[in-house]
Amino acid sequence: MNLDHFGVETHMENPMKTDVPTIADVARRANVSTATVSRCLNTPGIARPKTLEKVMEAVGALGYTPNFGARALVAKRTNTVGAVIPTMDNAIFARGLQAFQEAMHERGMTLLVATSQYRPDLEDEQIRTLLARGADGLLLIGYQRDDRIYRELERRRVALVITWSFDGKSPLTSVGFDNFKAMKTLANEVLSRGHRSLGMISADTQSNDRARGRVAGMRSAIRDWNLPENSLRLVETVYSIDAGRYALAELMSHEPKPTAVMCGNDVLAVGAVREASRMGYRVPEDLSVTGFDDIELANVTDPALTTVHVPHRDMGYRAALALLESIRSGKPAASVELATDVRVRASLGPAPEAG
Amino acid sequence: MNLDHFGVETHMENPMKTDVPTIADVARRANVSTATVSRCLNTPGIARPKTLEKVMEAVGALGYTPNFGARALVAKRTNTVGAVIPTMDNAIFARGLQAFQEAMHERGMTLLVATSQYRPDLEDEQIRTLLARGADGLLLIGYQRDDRIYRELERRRVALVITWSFDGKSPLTSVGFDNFKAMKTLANEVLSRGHRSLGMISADTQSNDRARGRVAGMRSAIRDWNLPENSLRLVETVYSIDAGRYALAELMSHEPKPTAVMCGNDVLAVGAVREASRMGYRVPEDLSVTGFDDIELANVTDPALTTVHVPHRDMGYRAALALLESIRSGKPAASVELATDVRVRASLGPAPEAG
DNA sequence: CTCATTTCTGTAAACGCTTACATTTTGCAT
DNA sequence: ATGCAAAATGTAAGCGTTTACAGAAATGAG
Repeated sequence: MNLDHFGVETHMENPMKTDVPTIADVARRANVSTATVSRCLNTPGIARPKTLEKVMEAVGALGYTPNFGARALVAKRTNTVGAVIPTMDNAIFARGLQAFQEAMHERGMTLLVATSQYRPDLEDEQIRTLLARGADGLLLIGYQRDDRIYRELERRRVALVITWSFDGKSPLTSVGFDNFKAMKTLANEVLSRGHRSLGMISADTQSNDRARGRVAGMRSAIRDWNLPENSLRLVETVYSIDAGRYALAELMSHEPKPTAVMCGNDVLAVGAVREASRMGYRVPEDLSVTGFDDIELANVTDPALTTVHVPHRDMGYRAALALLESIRSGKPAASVELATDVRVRASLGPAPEAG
Repeated sequence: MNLDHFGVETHMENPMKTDVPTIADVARRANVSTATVSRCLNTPGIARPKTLEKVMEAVGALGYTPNFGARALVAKRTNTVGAVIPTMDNAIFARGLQAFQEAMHERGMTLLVATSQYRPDLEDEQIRTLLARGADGLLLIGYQRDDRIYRELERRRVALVITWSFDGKSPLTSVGFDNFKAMKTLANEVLSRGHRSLGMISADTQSNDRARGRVAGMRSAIRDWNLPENSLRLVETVYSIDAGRYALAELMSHEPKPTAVMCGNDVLAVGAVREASRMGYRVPEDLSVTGFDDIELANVTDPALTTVHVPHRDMGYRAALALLESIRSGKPAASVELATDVRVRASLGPAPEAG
């Protein structure tokens, strides 16, 4: 029977409707306008208790959650921050990111994660992706990247914090440490033990400014000790245990053999120590090895690694605070230089007697 | 001079305008409609070459990127997936997530990350956050969580994949392994070496179904060998090296002392081994210790850890594929059970002679 | 060259929310 | 009771896309 010509209202809510409710559904059920619902949800203490109650009942009953896209569209904010790190495979980044995420979550922000595998082109792409996803702010590792990226960030008014590196002269917000200084301090520790023929296993210095800083710190220490340039032999490779092994083998295959090998990070150092043992060198009696980062691994290997302790959790946490501050204020936040310190452990010993 | 009453058009594009361009700006510059711009960008091969060129020129010149919120609003998709893992501090999750992220990125999806610190209430909250953030799909660890969450996921039509656990009977999509079976296999390996008094250091079994599965596997093996229930002493704790140390000390403080201690993961095992050494027990001569996961740590410690190898990267990668498939089809994808295998290394030896 | 197709392009209506502005209600002093 | 300011709520206009649908241009056959 068609009731239309009786003027009977045949419209009704479809009870089978499985779609998620909108603010209009809530408003209808609570007998208020959508504006009121929005206000109840966003501006505490603006609605009358009775109204608030009605609205909340409806929200609860319907299981309403604001639509993210709509909200982002009008608010021009997503409450989302992005982080582009080289890789989560390295514990140091994973831990820093963990702390960063915790801090962000405590403050109502959600984290987008992308990894660059240490490749500048990929980093570029990942940054653009996160921007396109509407990140309000970005955490990036190190300073080195195309200028166009910095310009784009500025144009879009996206907040930025740099970590794992600190440059007092840069206007960019950074929460990090001085790679040059850190490695130089460690190098001095090594040189003070009589080592005069050194090897270094580093990540690619061309694309990685942290690695570059560390190598520079090393060279600076060598100059300070008035040693010739060629007392340091440098091998560049990727960050992995196996890469550390090969690099060590390479270093030991040339004369004069180094008496100490300093590695760009702990992962390489672990590989170096193991290969040294395999080749019959005792660590540290025949050969000293050092790392960088002080991840768990450093303390667990035998011998324990002498390394530079980096406060990765603290760095992640404070980077989050700085980024939030920058998002809030719309301006760069104050930079923070974190201290690192050398942890001398069994893998570093005095230089063996010559001959 | 006011030109208005001359009818002179004084309107002009403000070259100082720092705001990001919209699709309307692109359309204006290319002399086409916004619809055409949208089509050029989204439907390849639909526009005439000449039109496409004009549009692309404008896009390039203006540096246009589609607004994420607007797009999500109308498309009802965000091309974003969420992952809620216990913590990135544990290398196994970090690595699985890394592989997951790589696979997602290759397919144009971006990753939201949240961590639950092994706390069900926090996991709950994090899941809701990611849903509110518009994730198209979710990666979760293990099956155990409030039923309301599963219902909510269904209602919102959010795809789901469970990892780190596999239950052939569950209708949920899972890419994981059988914790029960894996631990049982390892336990058999231990028991076959003559150990009859066992200790186990596990994560909290009440909130963690993977831990529960592993303990159950252990008990099942013990039953199969016709040993009494009390040949196993269980200590539950959190996952950390120090927790492993304390737990081991606890286990060794009761008679009969275990001759083998099996740990819920490698991190605990590392702690256990170190504490055992500190207490003067030789591993494996006096005490055998096993881990679970086979992270890098397991191979680097001395003695190397006997453990269960879990293909974490493969798991992450294939979980990504399954999740994408589920998002694409709107239905659960096929589950995948991954094989684990026992890696016998130096930390496991025969039971010491009695007395 | 014309007309019927086919192929492109434009118009305008959603999408679900927030918020300026208009309107109603409330509370309070008279 | 009455009037008025203050507080609460409603109305409706965007926000920047995508996409039916309609309309224009290009193509090809006769």
